[in-house]
Parts: sequence; structure tokens; C-alpha cells
Amino acid sequence: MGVEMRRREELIRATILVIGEAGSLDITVSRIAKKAGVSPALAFHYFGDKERLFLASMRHVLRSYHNDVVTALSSASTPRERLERIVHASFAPANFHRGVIAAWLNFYVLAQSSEEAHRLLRIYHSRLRSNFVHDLRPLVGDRAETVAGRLGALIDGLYLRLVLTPVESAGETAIETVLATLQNELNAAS
Amino acid sequence: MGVEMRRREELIRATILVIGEAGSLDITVSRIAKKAGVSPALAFHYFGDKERLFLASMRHVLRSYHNDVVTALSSASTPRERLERIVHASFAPANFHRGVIAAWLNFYVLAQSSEEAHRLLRIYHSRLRSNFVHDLRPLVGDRAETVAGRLGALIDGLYLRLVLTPVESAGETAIETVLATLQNELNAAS
DNA sequence: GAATTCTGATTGACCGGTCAAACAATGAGG
DNA sequence: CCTCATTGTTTGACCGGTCAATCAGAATTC
Repeated sequence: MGVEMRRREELIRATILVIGEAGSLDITVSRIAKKAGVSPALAFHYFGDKERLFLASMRHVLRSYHNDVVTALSSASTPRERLERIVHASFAPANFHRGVIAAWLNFYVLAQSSEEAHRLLRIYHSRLRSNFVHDLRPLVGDRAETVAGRLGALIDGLYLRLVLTPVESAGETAIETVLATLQNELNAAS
Repeated sequence: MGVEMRRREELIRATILVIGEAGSLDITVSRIAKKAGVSPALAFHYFGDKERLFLASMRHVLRSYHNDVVTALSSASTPRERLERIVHASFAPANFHRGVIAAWLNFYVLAQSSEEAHRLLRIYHSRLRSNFVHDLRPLVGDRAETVAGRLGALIDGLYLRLVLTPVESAGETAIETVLATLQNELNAAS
């Protein structure tokens, strides 16, 4: 039983790596399988088709990010502190590997033609939004929705630009940017 | 001589349309040619290969955006007014068609594997940045660079989310968002 | 009739997906 | 212990289809 799981994880890991190398979804299942040390047929056996393999990989990324956020929030008390934790988690090192960023970008592309990808992406958006809103409410009142939307867009935009400049310190800079914008919004609300 | 130009423009227009329909670059030259009312071979004759056709289309989009900005700036006087014009131009209706947005998104994807796409994208980034910096300098002094980066990332992020929710009024909302963020930054600087 | 514009036909390579069968692990019956 | 059957795991070989790119030459223009 454990064999199947190990193979699935191996293939998912390989998928992210190969997407990082290619920068796009224009990759072959053979290449992924080779990186996973397995025959292409096995990938089809476990995942059905190429799209499902990619979606499984993306679900893995999403779950990982979600866990980071939950963990970060568990030890925070004040709304302000919780907001900062969310921002930090959003730019955690685990999300900063080439493959993960490239996968995100291509996830947006796929969301335009795949119903399932679209669904998953909306879940991510609404989770992020609701996390923000929950802790913004006590600080900015009914502007919480608006501010949450802005911060979410800013985070996505910063990631988008990261695709081009994979600098090591970019994570810290991005965090500062979002936190400064948050601070501006808090000032504006008072 | 005018024939070649007309065909090129027709093919570029068709390329943007087809990208909009598919949401990705995973499209065939045949499909583009058919939409342009021309044989696939002609597309190869004029553009050499598929990538060059797409890059030409993207150059067209970039040039069009640049013209919008220049026009908008020509009739603005104060720095504040100029900044607002840039933001408005960035969300001008011409950029709001499905195809253009999808092309932008896939442009980022291609920039990871195509040197030329990467180059073009950097040009766009540095132009936008320098436009912003020029008019931010008198308003926020040496924070101009930082603020310009933030606004640029925010614009890109808003576009990214537009891919998912092609609402008509999204343009107005996006403009308000960026202008509000700008206002916050101006307040913070004083 | 020369130059330009354009196409139909073709090709050669590649790739997603299938399938039948080999191989390994487990365990029940003797 | 040793069959032997059952189930899960894995692969090599293969196929149908697609598509970018080519090319020789037809149509059109000047």
C-alpha cells in the first residue's frame, strides 16, 4: 500500500521539478517519469492523464501552503500579528523554488481552460481573502474586504515579478512591501 | 508592399484572438491562419516560426500600450496628474480584451524559456518603472523607486486576477485600487 | 515576364495514451 | 518449508493522431 503513495509523491515531486526546468506545461510525461526514475506508463497508471498529474501536483503545493498558514496562525494572538504571519507564510522559503513559482504561473494559465484548475484557484483566493478579512475587520472595519483584495493582488503581483528575477533576498523584500502597504492601509483607516 | 503589412497585422490580430480563445500558447498555426483567412504556410513565410509570430504579437501589444501612455501623458501637467494618467492608461479598455490579457499571462510564461521574451518583458518593466519614478520623485523623494515597484507589482497582480473574473467593471475597480494605494503612499511620505 | 504573394501537399518527428504481459509480494493450503 | 494462486506493481512495445515546418509551384500583381 505504501508503494503507491511513494510513487505518487515521487511523480508529483518530479512534475514540479520539470515544470521549473521548462518554465511551462509544455513538457512530456516521459520527462517527468524519467526524473522520477519510473516508466511513463506508470504515471498514466496512477494519475490517468497528464492534466490530472499536474492538478495533483498543484493540490500538493496548495495544501503545503495552507499548512504553513495554519501553523503560523496557531501561535499568533493579536489581529495585527496574525496578518503579519499570513504574509510571512505566503513568502516562505518552501514556495520559493523555481518549480513552485513556475507551477503557480502555469496554474493561472490552465485555469482559463480547465474547470478543475479554475475551481482550485478560486478556493485559494477565497481562503486567502477570508483569512485576511477575519483579522482586518477589527482593524479597518468595513474596509476589510477592499483591503484584503488589495493585499491579495499585491502578493500575486510580487510573485509574478519573481518569475523574472529569482533573487535570493526577494522573499524578504516582498514581505516588507506587503507589510508596508498593510501599514499604509491601517493608517488610512484611522 | 502594403499587402505584406496588412497580412502581418491580420495574422497578429488573429494570434491574439486565438490565444484569448485557448487561454494558452498551446495553439496551432493552422488555427491562427484560418482565423486570419490565410494558409498556414503564409504565416511561416512572414514570421519564420511560431514563437516569432507570438513575439511580434506581443510587441504589438506593448507598442500599443506605450502609445496610450505617451498620449495620456502629453496633456498632463502636474506630477500627480501624470501618475493618474499612467494608471488609467494601464487599464485602458484596449488592454481589456480576453486575448490581450491571456497573451500577457503567457508572455510571462514564455519569458522563462525565451531570451527574447525575457528581454521584451524587462523593457516593459523598466519603462513603467521609470515613468512612475519620474513623477513620484517630486512627491515622495527618494522613496520613488520603492513606491514605483509596489505600484507596478500591484498593477500586474490585478491583471493576473482579472484572468479569472472577466467582469466588465473590473477596469474601474482596478484603477481605484491603484490610485488609493498611491494616495496612501503619498500620505505616508508627508 | 519578373517579382511578389500565396497555397496544397507532404513529411518527419514527437507525444499522449493503451495494452498485454512480466514481475514482485502476500498469503492460504498442504 | 514449499507450492501455487491472487493481487498489486511495473514496463516495453506500440498506435493514432497532431503539428511545426518545408517546398515546389500556382495565382496575382506590376
